[in-house]
Amino acid sequence: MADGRVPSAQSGENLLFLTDEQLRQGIEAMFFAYRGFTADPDRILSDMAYGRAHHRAVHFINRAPGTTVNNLLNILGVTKQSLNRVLRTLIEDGLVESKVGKADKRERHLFLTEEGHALEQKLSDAQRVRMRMAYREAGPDAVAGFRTVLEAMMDREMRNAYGRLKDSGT
Amino acid sequence: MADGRVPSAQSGENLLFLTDEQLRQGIEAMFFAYRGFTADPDRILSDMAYGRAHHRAVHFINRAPGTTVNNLLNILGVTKQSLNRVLRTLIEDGLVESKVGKADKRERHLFLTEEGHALEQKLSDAQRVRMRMAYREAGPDAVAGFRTVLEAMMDREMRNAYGRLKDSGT
DNA sequence: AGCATATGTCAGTGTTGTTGACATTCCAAG
DNA sequence: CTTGGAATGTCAACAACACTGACATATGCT
Repeated sequence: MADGRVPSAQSGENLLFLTDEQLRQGIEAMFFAYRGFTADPDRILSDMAYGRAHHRAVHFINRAPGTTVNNLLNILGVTKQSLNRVLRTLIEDGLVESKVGKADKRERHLFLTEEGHALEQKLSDAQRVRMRMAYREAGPDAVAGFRTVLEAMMDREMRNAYGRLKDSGT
Repeated sequence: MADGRVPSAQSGENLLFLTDEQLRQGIEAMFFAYRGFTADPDRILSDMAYGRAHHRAVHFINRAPGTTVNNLLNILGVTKQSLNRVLRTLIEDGLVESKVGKADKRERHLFLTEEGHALEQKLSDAQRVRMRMAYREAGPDAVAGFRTVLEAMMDREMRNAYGRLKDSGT
């Protein structure tokens, strides 16, 4: 257990003998890959006064236009105060529009402005370029496996949120 | 381009027609999965006075005992000031030991103490549990694909660093 | 001796997370 | 209808952790 080696780890057909070492490699792969994954948008954002949090907000508002603050909160998994700071600057800068709800006036429905869409496009273009290259390099089967493992790695609530978004986009 | 739909996306054999929508789903999967990936250690760390940065340092020192500060700097991709803050607290708290290099006395070689190992074990255990479940749920083929895509997503330097670590562990 | 390298430190700043307090709005029980 | 609780969103203050820039120290190399 200390070393992570398993005496005789034959690669069974459906049984998975997973050594600590194999899992550790997966952990490190996640770490390094996520760094690459965020590197391109981060570069773009650092030139502006924005950060990764702004990116996330813009992404999901674009993805689900008219979503409420509370909704966004649940998806992003941060406190409303944290999100609010980000949202405020985005609204002040004219990238996001906040409309008071018609049915429930407590709610604010969020939309991207023209300018907001432009930023979203710019950021996600950068991210998609890398994603596309990785997908092409790895091939379709690998991509399917990639997605399967990622889904299995999510918390349950997030798996649900992800599923809803996925379906809405089709 | 605006909508991300591709006119006739037949699934060719080796050609990959990737719609923006497919890529976007991959992006979101990465986001949600990474949150799950870090959730368990984060919970443990927040009870102590440590954060994710400490986890990373402890992980890689455990992985490559005797590594130098500079080495760690390159792997973690942060500034020395940032790393130093973390390292200082870890050394003060007796989790990490810093030994002056024998060949080159400018270098400091980093090791985990008994106590440091204990924390590393605790953190990576939590992370491996989730990883193991995800791997089991997804199956061996999916895991292989997962790793392939992640590697393709890394920056080149990181791919090299990852490769070296991977080999050293076998 | 003189320059480069490796490390550590101090000071300042920015993003992003947190908690606490509070205003507004809705809804349902009395 | 009023009142109190729940839901929603905002403001303020603080902590973690990244960054830059400047500088000190010790060492290695030519």
